[in-house]
Order: sequence, then structure tokens, then C-alpha cells
Amino acid sequence: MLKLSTKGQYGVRAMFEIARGYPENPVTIKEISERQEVSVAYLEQILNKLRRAGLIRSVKGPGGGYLLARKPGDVNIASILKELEGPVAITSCLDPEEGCARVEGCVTHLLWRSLGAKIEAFLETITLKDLLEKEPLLKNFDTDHKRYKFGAA
Amino acid sequence: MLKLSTKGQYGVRAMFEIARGYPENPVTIKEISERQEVSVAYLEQILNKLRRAGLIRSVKGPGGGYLLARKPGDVNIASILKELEGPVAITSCLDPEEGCARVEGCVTHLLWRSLGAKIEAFLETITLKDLLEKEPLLKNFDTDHKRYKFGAA
DNA sequence: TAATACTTGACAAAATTAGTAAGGTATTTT
DNA sequence: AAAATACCTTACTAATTTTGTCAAGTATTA
Repeated sequence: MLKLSTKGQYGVRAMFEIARGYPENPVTIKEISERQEVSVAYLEQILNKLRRAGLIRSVKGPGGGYLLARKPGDVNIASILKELEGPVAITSCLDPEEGCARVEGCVTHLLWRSLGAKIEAFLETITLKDLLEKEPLLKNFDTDHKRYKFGAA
Repeated sequence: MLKLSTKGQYGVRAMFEIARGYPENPVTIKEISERQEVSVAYLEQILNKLRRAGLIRSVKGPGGGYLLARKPGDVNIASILKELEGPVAITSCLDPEEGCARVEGCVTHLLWRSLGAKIEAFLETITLKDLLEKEPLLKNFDTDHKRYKFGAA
């Protein structure tokens, strides 16, 4: 349940590769394709969205490629995923575009909204810098379970 | 992104209705169908899974229906969703059934795993009892954003 | 024994995902 | 200038998943 599409996954991995070239080494689609094992054609689609969103910029011609528009520490995972997959919307009635017909009568509405907010908050705290500094991540993983309260602080 | 299927949503709402009958008032599929606006046929499919998982039990014949197998406070949302949608698996490589071919080389693997663990932990803290006591949920919502650190406590 | 209610498995329309394909535009090196 | 490199854009489609419906049971009790 709660799967992420490949577009989102590939997008984050592509951004990671581009971040490795920061600040001035353009990374080509071909390089990303080879390192992350994703087809060039599919990556073009993905990077196009990210570029239009202002997360990356591109340099054309020989020697060109993609560059991070901001510092790795200023690009969080939530912002990448939002461009590729839209807002976190556990249920469609939470999607800003659709709206909920039964907010009042729906006991679970708040639950999903709360979950979505938590996911988003978490993804906003992780940046490309965190991914680049891989080692720290490997430490104390799985140490912070069962610490949340629904609705409470 | 990260949508929940209707099966999961309806499942939780159906469980809520059954919980309202706790401890000894069987709730019929028809009642659930009317109150939650979900077809009887679809609910049958859903409740069947939940019954086989031991979350609810059924009473046949006139006057029958479904009963919660445990106290509302002992049935958490994660357990309901897991039966209907499988484990939280942000990426398919995290699905226990599939496995990941590139764990070592995959910088994002840990990220998704960490996110999944957080989602699961959160859903485990919410029970049907919380949904029954709707009022408390409406208080201090949206007050607990941006408090998480990736990997750290 | 009739009515009520759960049980099961097969099937299918609709929506979404996960890409491929083809052709175009811009830039730079030679 | 022209060839090479690399990005840019749109259209399309096969596969998968989702979201159900349908039909024909079985079990229990008034």
C-alpha cells in the first residue's frame, strides 16, 4: 500500500545524480540513464517537469547537461515528488483539485489528512544533501519507531 | 501521490461501523452499505478478507451480521490496511515478496524504508477507539508539523 | 422451510502507470 | 558553416492495477 510510482522514484534518483555534479559540473541524461538504469526517453520526460518547476536548469550543446538550480541542502524530497506526482493525497477527497463531498460525515477524513501532513513534513526535512552524505543515514536507522500520537503533539 | 485504494478506505470505514456495534450488536453488510455508501457486493469482498484475518467475526442467519473480534482500542488502522492492501511498500523493492536488486547501490533505499516505517508506526498508534471518540480528534489538529528528522531520533 | 445473511470465485470496464517513438530545437566545437 | 552533442516536446500504447459487478452458492434461525 501507499506505493510511489516509478516516476517519483526515478526522479529522486536522477536528482541525486545531478546533485553529484553540483555546483558546476553538468550531468547528461545519458550519464544518469547509465548510472541509475533508467531509459533516456523516460528520463527526458521526468527531467523536463523538474526543469519547468525550477529545480534544475539545463545547458545545451556539447559539454552540456543538467545542473542543480539550488544548493543540495535546499532541495527537499517533497518538492521533487510533488512536481512528478502531485500533492500528497492519501484519499482523492483530499486532493485540492477534487474536494470532499462528505467532510462532516466522514470520520476518517481527519485521519488521512493527518497522515498526509506527517508524510509531507517528513519528506520536507530530507534534502539531496542528506542523500549525498550517505553514511550518516546508515547510522541509527530503525531507532525511532512508535513515537507518534494522532492529533496530539 | 501515495494514494490509498478505495478498498483500504472503505475497509476502515466499514470497520468503524462494525465497531459502533461493539460488543454485541451485529452490524449487517446492508447497514454498512447504506451508512457508508458502498455497494454490498464490494463490501462482501472486503469484509471477507478482514474476517479471514481475524479482525472481525460473522453471525449468520436473521439478526446476524458482523462483530468486532477485539476491543476497538485493540484494532489499529495499520492492521486493517495491511490485510486489504498488503504491507506498506513505498517502492516495490521494499515489498517482502519482491526484494531489491540494488540495495547497496541504491541511495534512496533507506529513505523509502524510513518513510515506510514512519507511516506504519503512525497508523499503528491509531485505533478504532480513536475514530469512535471523534471529538478529541478534531482538537489540536495540524499543530504537529515539521518535527521529524531522517535517521535521527 | 422460508427468510435472512454471509461466502466465494469469476469476470470486466475503467483508470493509471510505465514506458516507447519520432521528430524538433538549441548550442558549441571544429 | 556544418556536424556533433544534448536537450525538448508531443503523441501514443501496452501492461497493470483498480474498482467494482454478477451469479451462484452455504449456513443459520424464526
